Amino acid sequence: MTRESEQKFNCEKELTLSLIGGKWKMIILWHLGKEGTKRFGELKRMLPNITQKMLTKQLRELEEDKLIHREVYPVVPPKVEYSLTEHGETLIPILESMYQWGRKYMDTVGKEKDNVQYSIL
Amino acid sequence: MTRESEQKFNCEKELTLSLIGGKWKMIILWHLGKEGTKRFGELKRMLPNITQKMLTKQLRELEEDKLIHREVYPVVPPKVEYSLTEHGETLIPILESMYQWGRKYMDTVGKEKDNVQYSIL
DNA sequence: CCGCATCCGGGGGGATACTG
DNA sequence: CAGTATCCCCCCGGATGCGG
Repeated sequence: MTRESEQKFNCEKELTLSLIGGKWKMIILWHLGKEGTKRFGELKRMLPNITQKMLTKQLRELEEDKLIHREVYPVVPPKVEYSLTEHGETLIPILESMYQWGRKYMDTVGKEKDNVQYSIL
Repeated sequence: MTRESEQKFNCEKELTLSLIGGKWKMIILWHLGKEGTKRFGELKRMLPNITQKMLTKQLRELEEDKLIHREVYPVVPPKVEYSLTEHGETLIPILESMYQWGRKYMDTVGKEKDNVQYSIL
């Protein structure tokens, strides 16, 4: 996997970006941060447009990067719960900042630019 | 251009991410934030591994998104200066947070993971 | 000095179907 | 319920060569 090893960054913030840069990673972290532990199916229902494959992939990468914890219960039917690690928790304030900044940006710059429509689903 | 219009986001933080997510955008903003106005050639020298094409592309996108200002002087040889806009300035604290977080992450998690080598150039 | 044009590859991400 | 397994597309980003 190219995510492993061999990573070259110009700066530590690029390392940070690489961990949250996946298409669905920020929202996943966000939900786990705001609402606590969630099962796989719950997350899937919260992210209506995600495929199972992508959800699995993003979760596995977040787990590998120690940002979330994966708890498997050996029962039938399967039950798997996801929650933030302490490292994941420390990321929430940054996501919060990005959220606030994005809102502000939409209000101001968004209206200055022509033919640009930002849609929040 | 697909960056134009038709953008769909699940959340405002994804909008933010889309603006700084380019491979070189954060370092460019960082340098302009810390050291003020820079010429094209100066930026290129600061980012040793970037190609002219990429530098131009990233700068144009940042300009289009109103994060940086591009000032062209009609002289020979050409002279072009780049600087942060007010919107760009407001992004610096977030980059600072990401920098600090990345440092911390390397110190702690980095050592827990096997076969992972983060290189800061 | 600053930029554009062209060609090209690699991987992130999507759709769909199948399984313990 | 919570995943694999395939197939495929798009576009970011790199290399190289011209041009005003």
